[in-house]
Amino acid sequence: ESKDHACPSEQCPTTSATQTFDWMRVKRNPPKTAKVSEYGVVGQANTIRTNFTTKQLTELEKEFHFNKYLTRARRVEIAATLELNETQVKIWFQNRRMKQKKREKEGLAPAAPPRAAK
Amino acid sequence: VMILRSRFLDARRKRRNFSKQATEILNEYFYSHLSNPYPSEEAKEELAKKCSITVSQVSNWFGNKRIRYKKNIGKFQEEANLYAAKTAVTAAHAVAAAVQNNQTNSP
DNA sequence: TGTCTATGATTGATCGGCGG
DNA sequence: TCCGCCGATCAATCATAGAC
Repeated sequence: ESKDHACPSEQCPTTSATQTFDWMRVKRNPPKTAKVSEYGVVGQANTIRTNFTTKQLTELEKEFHFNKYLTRARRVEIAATLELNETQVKIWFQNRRMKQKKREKEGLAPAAPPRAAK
Repeated sequence: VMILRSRFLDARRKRRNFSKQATEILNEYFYSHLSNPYPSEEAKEELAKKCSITVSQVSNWFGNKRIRYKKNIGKFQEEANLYAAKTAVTAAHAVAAAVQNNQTNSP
């Protein structure tokens, strides 16, 4: 549970607990969504978040209702159809499943405390 | 722009700010665990109950808080000191203090 | 009433761990 | 050793509530 760490030496009476802990330095690597156009590498330093179109999202959503999980073949097919990477399709399904799970949990608990007695 | 914000009817539209006391509770936890502001699932559930919000909302709050805090530490300096003073001691500090006492006062 | 800022929610993508 | 999934998180952005 509580596994605190990194506490070099604290002796700042004036500036209290305002140090720079490790979590504040965490930096995620930029997306490697290298878009590979027909011709070789159009190495676009895609360091930006892809914005799926409504059409793509609609198709993905439709597919999700059909199957919560994708087969390799289906993934390739969908990626080609929607012009996305297989990875993007894979990740989309993963996130979609998590979203589904979250919704199911949210819509069945915060309702009302059954046996709360008094 | 014409890219009709398709989900222009996201659920995020009608947003509700948390109650003053809920924010108070969340901030107290955040600043008293500034060295590692990552509440466990159990801790989140407890916070959610105390704040009368969902666990997901607690997660969102901490996620936003951590990102925004490290993005501009200076902007939160005042708030940090406020809660640091308001909060007695963290478990970590308590342990550290205990260790310190043990070393100075041989039992 | 019209900005500008604070803040809750959403989401494509990353990180670390696990199992096959 | 590689791959997919899970759970948690990051980070950027959306849209609104609140401050002024």
